[in-house]
Amino acid sequence: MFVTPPAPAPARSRLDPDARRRQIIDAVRPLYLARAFNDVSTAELAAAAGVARGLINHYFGSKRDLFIEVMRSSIRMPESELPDLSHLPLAERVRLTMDWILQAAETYGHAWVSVSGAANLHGDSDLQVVVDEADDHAARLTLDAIGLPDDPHLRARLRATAALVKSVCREWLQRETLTRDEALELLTETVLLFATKEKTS
Amino acid sequence: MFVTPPAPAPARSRLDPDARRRQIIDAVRPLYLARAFNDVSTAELAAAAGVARGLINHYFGSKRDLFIEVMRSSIRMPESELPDLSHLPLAERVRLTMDWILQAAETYGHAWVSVSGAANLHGDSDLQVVVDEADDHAARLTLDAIGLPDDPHLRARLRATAALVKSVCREWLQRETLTRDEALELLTETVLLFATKEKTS
DNA sequence: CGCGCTATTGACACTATGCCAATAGTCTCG
DNA sequence: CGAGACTATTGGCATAGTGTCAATAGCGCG
Repeated sequence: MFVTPPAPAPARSRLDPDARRRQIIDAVRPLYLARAFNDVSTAELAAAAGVARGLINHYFGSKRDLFIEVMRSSIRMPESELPDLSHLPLAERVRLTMDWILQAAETYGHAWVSVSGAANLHGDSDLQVVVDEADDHAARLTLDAIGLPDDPHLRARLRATAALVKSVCREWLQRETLTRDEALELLTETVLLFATKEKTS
Repeated sequence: MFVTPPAPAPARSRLDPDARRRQIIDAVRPLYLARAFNDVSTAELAAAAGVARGLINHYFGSKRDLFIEVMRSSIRMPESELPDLSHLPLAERVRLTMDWILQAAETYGHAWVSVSGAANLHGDSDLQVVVDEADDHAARLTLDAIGLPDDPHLRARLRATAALVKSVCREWLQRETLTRDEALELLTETVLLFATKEKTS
């Protein structure tokens, strides 16, 4: 009953500020992925990180700012490790890229896919900025994988499809109302449509 | 200085519970459309509705429950007043329906469009349920307007496009990275794609 | 080995939320 | 027409949570 507390962090040590920031974010992440923002108290967060409550405010300003930081580092789509597709026809490149995304959603779990636009959900949330960042990042990655130039307009179009990708993944993985093949098919067609920039009709 | 208080509601009167509920929701809505959930205190909400703070908890249980209720009644896509399109070809029906949605987004403002899937944004939010409801409702409305049967599978596909619609509207209205024509074109094509249920390739 | 720098802490003040018993409208019935 | 009852509404209480700040203590350097 009085065994040594099995804390992974030995005790409270003095860390380099950067390291501490990262450590807190990492320690806190699972809490926020599992429960809602308001349902987790600063006390819990601090406990999970093994630090005093005050330290969280010291490093992040407010509880919300920490939350934002956690999200930022959680929802970023992982860098592509796609093989070179440049020799394939466009349609095939898109299909393989979409397939890769579905794969990632399936294995890595819910990370990027599970957080879609909270838009002006309530006020112009600072969180919206983070989600937008992530979508923009995903759009850039996609364009790169497909092998299309990265001009602002095309990026805007691809960014719009990010929401669709997440939405389709939710129907597929969570609600199970779509099959994987169907999801792949739909996304491929749509992204192809959005990526093909027609010059005035 | 001691003129009669210009309150629209004369003073504190005893209202029918249902009426009171509605009145509070309506009085509070603008606050939540303008600012974030955490940035509005119960005190403010009560003040805006002209009631005692306690009454909010009495009727809605918690501040969050009121918030949910406000959202539910705000993001529901208005019932269609579309003329009969049944004599037109499918593609044309879809186009006109999308046009009507864009119209609504432009004039009625941000209501439905501005609130997209907060997904598992933080935990499986109760708010997610409401957003899903709204998307499902929109999907049903769309299917009806287009004149397609309302089977579960088709509805799932249409529901997925709801996220895209919002996303595209954001790019068009807020970021102004897409033109209205472009948005219309893209959405029409995509919804057409999703609505056309191919039987195995 | 002692000193200083600064990461870290713990306590304090304040706000906000939810609860509950007391209050006061409104309606009904004698 | 007045008294009583029912219940919508209030105001104050208890509690929890957040952010601030001066005090503390780890760690490197001379």
